[in-house]
Amino acid sequence: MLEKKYNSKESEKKWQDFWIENNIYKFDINSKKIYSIDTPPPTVSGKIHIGHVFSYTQIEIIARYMRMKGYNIFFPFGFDDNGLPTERLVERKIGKKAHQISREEFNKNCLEITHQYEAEFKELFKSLGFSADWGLIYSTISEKAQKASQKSFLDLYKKDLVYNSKSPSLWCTECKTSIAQAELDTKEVETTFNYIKFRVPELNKDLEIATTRPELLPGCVAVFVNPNDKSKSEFINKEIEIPLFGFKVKILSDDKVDIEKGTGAVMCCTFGDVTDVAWWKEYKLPIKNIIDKNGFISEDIKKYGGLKSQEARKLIIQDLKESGFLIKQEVITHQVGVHERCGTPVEFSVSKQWYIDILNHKSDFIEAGNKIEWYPKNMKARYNDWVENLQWDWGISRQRYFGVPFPVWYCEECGKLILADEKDLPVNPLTCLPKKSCECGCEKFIPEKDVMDTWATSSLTPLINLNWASDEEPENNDFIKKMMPMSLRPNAHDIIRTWDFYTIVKNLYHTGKLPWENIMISGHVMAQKGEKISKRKNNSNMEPENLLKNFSADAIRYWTANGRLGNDILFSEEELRSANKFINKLWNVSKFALMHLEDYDPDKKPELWPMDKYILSKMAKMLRELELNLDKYESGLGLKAFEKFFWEYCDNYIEIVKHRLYNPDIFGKEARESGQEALYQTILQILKTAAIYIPHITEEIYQSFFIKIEKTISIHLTRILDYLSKFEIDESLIKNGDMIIDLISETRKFKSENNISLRAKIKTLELEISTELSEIFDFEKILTDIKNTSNTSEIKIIGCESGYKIKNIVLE
RNA sequence: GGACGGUUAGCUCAGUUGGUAGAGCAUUCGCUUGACGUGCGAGAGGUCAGGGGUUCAAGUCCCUUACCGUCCACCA
Repeated sequence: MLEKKYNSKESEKKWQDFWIENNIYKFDINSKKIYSIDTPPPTVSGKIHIGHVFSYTQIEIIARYMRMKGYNIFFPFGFDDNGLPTERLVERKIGKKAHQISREEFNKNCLEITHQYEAEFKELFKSLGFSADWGLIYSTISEKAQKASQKSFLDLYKKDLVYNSKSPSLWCTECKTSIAQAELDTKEVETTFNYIKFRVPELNKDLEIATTRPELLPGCVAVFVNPNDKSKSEFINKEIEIPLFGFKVKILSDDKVDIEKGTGAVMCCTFGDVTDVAWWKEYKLPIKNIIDKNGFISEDIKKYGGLKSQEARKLIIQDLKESGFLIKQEVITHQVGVHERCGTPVEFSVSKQWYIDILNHKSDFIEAGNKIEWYPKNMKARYNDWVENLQWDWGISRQRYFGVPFPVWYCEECGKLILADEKDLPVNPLTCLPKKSCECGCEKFIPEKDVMDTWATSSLTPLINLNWASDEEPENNDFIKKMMPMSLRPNAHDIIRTWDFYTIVKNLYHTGKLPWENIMISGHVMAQKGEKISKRKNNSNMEPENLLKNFSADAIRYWTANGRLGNDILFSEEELRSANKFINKLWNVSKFALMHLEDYDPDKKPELWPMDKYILSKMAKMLRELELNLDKYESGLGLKAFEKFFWEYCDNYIEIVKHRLYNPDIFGKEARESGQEALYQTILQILKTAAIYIPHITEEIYQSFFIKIEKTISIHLTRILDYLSKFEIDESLIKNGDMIIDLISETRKFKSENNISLRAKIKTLELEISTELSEIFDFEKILTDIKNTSNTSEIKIIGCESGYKIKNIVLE
């Protein structure tokens, strides 16, 4: 028997512990059917928010579904705990910037703080009923991940797919590191477009140039006009004088110049933007580094050196104005590339960086994308879009501290690059030396100080988790042979261009294989329409910890399961309440069922009454629909089908079977046994189905009764679709049953319209029913059910041509 | 500027291959029915963004316009 009220707080904790103690979600490599999930490791950069709960629960529901379909699930959980986001968290926490303390001290802080956060993350996901195998937990700063990252680097080096080069790279002056194209965000900023007069002495004329960045004037290395711009053709190849600074550069022509934009003449500085970089390369222009790595104008620029670039801009504009060079200013808003981690506009900096060659293999990546099944389909377009528009190789070195080191030294004498030995990995070149001296005989080495970007590691999650970097040769590594490609990569749409893309790159380069067969892309949770969840705004009612105080994990999960794959949804507390309603209803209907199943005998196979057969068949139909949707990872659509069935079941079927369950003395023992059989099968199946969405309450009910008969230790190890081999979908049975339900509904409608109680007795119910219908199946039993559900004393049947109709209702 | 979504009831959203518009919430009326008042029953509420086309038939397919969103490009 179940308690009158369900106590979620007590129950949820109890079953979470039970699952762990009994290894319910343990992965077994020897299973015949394995379903593997490449779980996204949340970035350890702050608190878990509702968006994580949303997308991770969608993943988790799929894991449960696949498990109950009979797969053993490889479902590791991980943390992305190295790299810039983590460093920024730690800097906030300790109140110091990384460069202000020693590297050792800073890294120690990082490890401590990330461990605290990870423990919290793990607790939170556990308390949401996550069915990950917690024995498979991984972290991107772990030794195993470091080893994989370094092995990846060595392998790429061997394959000539990674190189270092001293060239302009995207640079963040706030984080003081280079960054990759994928880490750019755009921000709209208001600025002035400054029209400046440049002197061309040879022609004794002025050329006007418009720029938003006059502080780059001292870095000007050329001026460009469009070759087709007739008004400016006389300027081509002439020398032009830079205002305020007096030095001269050449005027060149290039069709990248937009005649319509500004004045149609552009100054090229090293470096203001991507075009500058392209021109610098193409025309072999010199480099004048104006902005240093901290965002200051370099010291050797007279007057402006040492100023922050913004201050220099102001001062230069003022000076231009005073010297008569500034013709006019326009206020414009434009999009500026900023670093996604800190919002600082990016600069370009010439420095030595490591790159992975991706531009030469774009078509391989597109082809790989085509071989993976994308859910929803249209998300593949984002991937293709990104790959096709790549402009830079993948920069992986960062001038930071807490990350995986490059396993590399340079010979102090000849500068030769020395790689670590694979068997020594992971190594930290800062604290150890190469095992042999350099070919030139020198024994002194300069370690590579840079660390790898976190994506260089997280792009290896399949390889990390499949033990690619173990000492075994890949050919002998059964694990990787059996598990690659993994079944599923799940993540939200914002990291298609990073995590998904980079993982495909790495996997192809290292193994020649696809990392996974399927990819499911979930959406985001929005605070309001069009408003992302943001830490700055007060969204504390949405913080998972607070939600868990006010709602059960099951309710939160139930809400999360709604929504279509790939679509953003709005946070809504009302819908959480409606989840509670469902859970409450499930408890109550189970309570009712268990009350009537105390003497249920599973071995007795009673002759089933028509409406009992009907509900069993209807259930099968719903299950097929559920399967169809969940196989496409559409947990929300699956839930919808289930929900519809469930409420109809409670409101109609239970009302029909009730009288037979309560009154075997009137309707016979067989009538009750038939009802019990249907009740047992349907409630059990309802629980199994609901179990993938709301695992706690379903386990509670299962354990309190069904386990005695079913024997399986946990409902989560039972099979969800076995039902379909026992009960068929009989369309005509369903159609006729639906008609009977309609008919009973009409008697309710009659009572409701007459404002009388539903229990009110009907003296006579006159029904027109076609002979065709009345002969279909066991009609006497149907009449008994109709009569007792509508509380009718007598039914009069009148034959008719087709269908059915209520002719008359006579109340007592 | 490009790509991809979206526009359906007051609100949030479903609508599979074209065949009489659906759910939840909110609202109105009624019902203390032996699981449940966190309940039950009934009702009201929609030119499916606008326009055009294909078709016997279009929310659904095609074209087009407008607006919203996301990602990307545009930083002179």
